[in-house]
Amino acid sequence: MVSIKDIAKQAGMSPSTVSRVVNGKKNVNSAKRKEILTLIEKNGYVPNNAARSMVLKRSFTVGIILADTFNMFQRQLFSFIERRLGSFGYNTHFFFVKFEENSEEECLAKLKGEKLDGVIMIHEVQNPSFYESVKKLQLPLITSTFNRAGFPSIHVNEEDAAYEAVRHLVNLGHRKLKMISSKGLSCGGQRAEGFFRALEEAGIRRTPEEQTVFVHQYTAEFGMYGMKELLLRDRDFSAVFAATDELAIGAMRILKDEGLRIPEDVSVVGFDDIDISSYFMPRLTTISQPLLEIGERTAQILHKYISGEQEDVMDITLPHKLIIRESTCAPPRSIEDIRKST
Amino acid sequence: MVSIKDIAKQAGMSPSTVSRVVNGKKNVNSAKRKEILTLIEKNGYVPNNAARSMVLKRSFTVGIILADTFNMFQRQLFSFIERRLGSFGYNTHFFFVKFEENSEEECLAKLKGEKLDGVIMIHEVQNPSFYESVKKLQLPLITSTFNRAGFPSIHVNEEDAAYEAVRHLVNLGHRKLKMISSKGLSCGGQRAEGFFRALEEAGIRRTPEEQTVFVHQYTAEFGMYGMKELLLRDRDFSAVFAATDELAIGAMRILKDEGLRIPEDVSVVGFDDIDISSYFMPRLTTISQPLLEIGERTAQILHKYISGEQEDVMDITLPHKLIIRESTCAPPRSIEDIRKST
DNA sequence: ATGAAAGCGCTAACAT
DNA sequence: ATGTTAGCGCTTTCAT
Repeated sequence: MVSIKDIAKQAGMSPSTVSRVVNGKKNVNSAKRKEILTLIEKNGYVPNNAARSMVLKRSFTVGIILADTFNMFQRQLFSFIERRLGSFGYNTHFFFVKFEENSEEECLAKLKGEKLDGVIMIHEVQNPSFYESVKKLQLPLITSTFNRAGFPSIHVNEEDAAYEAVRHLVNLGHRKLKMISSKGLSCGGQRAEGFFRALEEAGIRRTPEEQTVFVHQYTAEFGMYGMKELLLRDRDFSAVFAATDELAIGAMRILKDEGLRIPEDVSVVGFDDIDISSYFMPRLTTISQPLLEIGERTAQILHKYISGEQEDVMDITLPHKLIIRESTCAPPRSIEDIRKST
Repeated sequence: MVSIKDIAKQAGMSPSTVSRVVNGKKNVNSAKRKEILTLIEKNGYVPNNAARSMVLKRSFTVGIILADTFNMFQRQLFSFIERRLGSFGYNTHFFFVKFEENSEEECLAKLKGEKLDGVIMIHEVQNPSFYESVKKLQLPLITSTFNRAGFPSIHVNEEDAAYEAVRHLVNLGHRKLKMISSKGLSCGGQRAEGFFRALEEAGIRRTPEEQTVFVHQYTAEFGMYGMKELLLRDRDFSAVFAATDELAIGAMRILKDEGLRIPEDVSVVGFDDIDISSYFMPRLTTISQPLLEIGERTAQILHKYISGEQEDVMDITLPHKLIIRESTCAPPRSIEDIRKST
């Protein structure tokens, strides 16, 4: 591998001069600069990152932590983040935390091993000591699409958004609602809160044991499990709020298999507005998050922290939007309703 | 940040000894080893990767190159690869190549900047000089789910698989078939070949201008475009072969919007068997690739190359499988058919 | 079994 | 404007 010394030797100059050229410093004779540039081109020289990051004590690399089961929403998000980060000159290094016991700690160890400039968390880690450790690392850290007290973060108001989704159902006339959400992750909890708030506001009694089912992952597969469980309890509901679109997709599959029509028999609303949701049959009513903006801001603000332009913890809430499509409509009229209206 | 020197100082020993302990060398007094281990634990010491990779001239990191538009199939694949690589002790560093002009070159530069142990390509790069450059790097490189002459690779037989998918359609009685595929990427081409081979075998004339549409990306969105284009030409077809499931999903959306039923009016078959395909309505008939095995083998074989156990180029073809679900059936009977049968 | 010293490729402070 | 030097954190001879 060709090094800075090789280039210097070929040019008959010192490594410092080459270094100056590589790093675009001003004080270099322009003829020499040109010569060095040609040599670099000719030899295909690229500075060794490891060496550079050793002396600089930074790597121009930011780490992104996310679950290795990341969903399509997160997949889109991190693409946006990565792109923007690239425009600021950062490399991006992904750390996938697995479901296994010690994976979070391993991840932390890896983080430490690299001289990262900053960290973005898209995955919400379970172990609180993780956050403590990161704090000790003195590493700029920002959470995206969820928030954790004490850390900068970019996100929508999860509870309000869920509330709005469920209120849409209530406004349509639904009184018997169910929810599929997830335990453990804070956004699951916040979305559940929104669900209950909408119920309460509508004067519907809160009976979590009947109304909700909690699953372990935000995947279509778990959406299936959730819906099966719900159906096992009873069929006495006309609408379902799923905490993510993936969950909704799995739930709809089961509904369909059980011969229930969507939305005529059961309305379904999701959360996230992943790509596939507008292709699905029926197209899914859902909450859309401003993904691009979340991504951009996340990258931007981390950059500010890294370059020292931003000191205090900033927490940014971006607006969500309810997207009404085909998976929701007024509930089927019950026998009582029909009786009343005649 | 605590370094090996700090640990050495605290232990009252030399950095060499600490290094030996960290790297699990035998020749260390076991009392001292224990003491050092405690110190390491207490201080949360993690070796600096950059420093280590400088002296070792390797990084225990492998790079994975993929398009930043990677689809769900690839997403699953790289998770498997990453996992397996981890079990061999490698870190994984992702390089997303974007659609922009010079992105492939930038990617190459980044590759060079890291001291990677090896490279896995999931994305097929357009520029042939890319492969030349990588060859010059002397870096073990393996391609996964596509293949390129001269490089080791793990993949299914794309052409055979596509042939089988289309033959399924033909066996069902379809004579008027269309295809949505992609130009540029070799698997698009190979899948197209399989399509034509099945047609020819069935004695159906090959008229590419009518029968095929080529799009730029393997996404549902482009599947929509492709189907719109097809429909614009004529409605005289009873089956569509889409080169990926995403394409199929987009295509089905348009079909549905045009009032065509799947599969009663038009049969659709995809390729890849991504998760969502079995949730979709109708469930998609498709070709499944042995994703897990592809991932495992890719990681395993790269590991062999890196550790010098494998020298010559090995090319492994794994078996695919046709999964028949709900999106295909016999074609609607044409007027002539009905006439004949009476 | 252990320590001292050299060196990996680079940058920056300090000469000149 | 340019070269010399030291040193980033680590591993690995080479002594002892």
